[in-house]
Amino acid sequence: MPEPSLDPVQLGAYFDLVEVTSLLRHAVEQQLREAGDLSYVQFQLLARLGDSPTGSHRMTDLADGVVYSRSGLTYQAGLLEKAGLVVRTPSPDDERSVTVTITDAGRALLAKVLPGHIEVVGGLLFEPLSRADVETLAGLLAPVRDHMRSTPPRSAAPRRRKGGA
Amino acid sequence: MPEPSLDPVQLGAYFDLVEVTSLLRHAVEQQLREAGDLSYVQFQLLARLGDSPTGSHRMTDLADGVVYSRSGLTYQAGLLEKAGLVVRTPSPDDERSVTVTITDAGRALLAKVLPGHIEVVGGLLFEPLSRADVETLAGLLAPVRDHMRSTPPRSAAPRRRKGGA
DNA sequence: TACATCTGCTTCAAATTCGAAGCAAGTGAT
DNA sequence: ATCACTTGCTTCGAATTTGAAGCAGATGTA
Repeated sequence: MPEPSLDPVQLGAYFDLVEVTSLLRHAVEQQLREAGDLSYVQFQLLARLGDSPTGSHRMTDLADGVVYSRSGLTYQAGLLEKAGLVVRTPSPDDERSVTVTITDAGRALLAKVLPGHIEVVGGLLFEPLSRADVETLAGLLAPVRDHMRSTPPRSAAPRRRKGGA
Repeated sequence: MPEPSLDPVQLGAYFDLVEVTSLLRHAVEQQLREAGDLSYVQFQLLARLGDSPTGSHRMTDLADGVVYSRSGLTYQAGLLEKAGLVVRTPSPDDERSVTVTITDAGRALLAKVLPGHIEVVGGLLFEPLSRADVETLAGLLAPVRDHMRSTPPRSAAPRRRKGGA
């Protein structure tokens, strides 16, 4: 078994990826704070809800979508609810499940914050990229995303079903 | 002035970027925790120090490099020092400045953790990418990184030099 | 039906994070 | 030399985040 390693190009790509998203996130966070007093996580949650055809999602789906701990989501959902941006209701199908729904106020805030958000992302991330570049980038990231989503969270022993080999 | 906006391709690239790094970070965090009881931030700090020719950096440079608040860095540097992985010494040139240096123990831990780290990154991020893909990706990210680094932190009024227009 | 197990969410305590305030050392102008 | 301002780091309190533990509703099997 050879030592795992990354060649310089991979390493560079990896570092740049981390750095770029850190910087981007920082800038976005700032803008969201100023424009609507929202944290990035809160914005992501609202955006997801706003994108949904029904305007709502289950807690778990939200947590998974945003890559967030469940308890953290409970906390944030509480904040958003207190601020009147979302509502939590028991799910009809499943008594355990909680459905989170964005309110009109939530949509309004989202609309208020979005232009600035888009401006920051456009100016920071897409400024130095041509149209073709962006398409290339998107074409590269999509498979990676799918791969990551399909790969079991822990590389630790993807245990075989029941009566394994 | 037209409403700022992102076309669907840009939006997709942006979302994928955020999602990919979130998932990657999650996986890496897990590995680092198990392999060496290190947080991602701590690993980044050690890695930066290990990369330096002198094995050391000033606090501020570390904070900027990792995109981290100063107070947060003070906290983490304290933890790392308590664990014997780094040493803090007053800087010779500037009495205010503190130089952080990685210790042998720090290097040892870094070496212990690195293979697994590389394995995770390779398996998760680079698995679905060909050699050429990675080069393309690196070629796209580098300009973005440079652009972000050179753009003033706050888009808020990049005030003109002194006797502005 | 009764039991074991799983799921979905919340509560809890502990760790981390940030920004504001504070302090000491540098820098520059008078 | 002195004053005003900047820089580099730390301390402090408040907010956020997380994993473990707990609780109640579902699900599958006998």
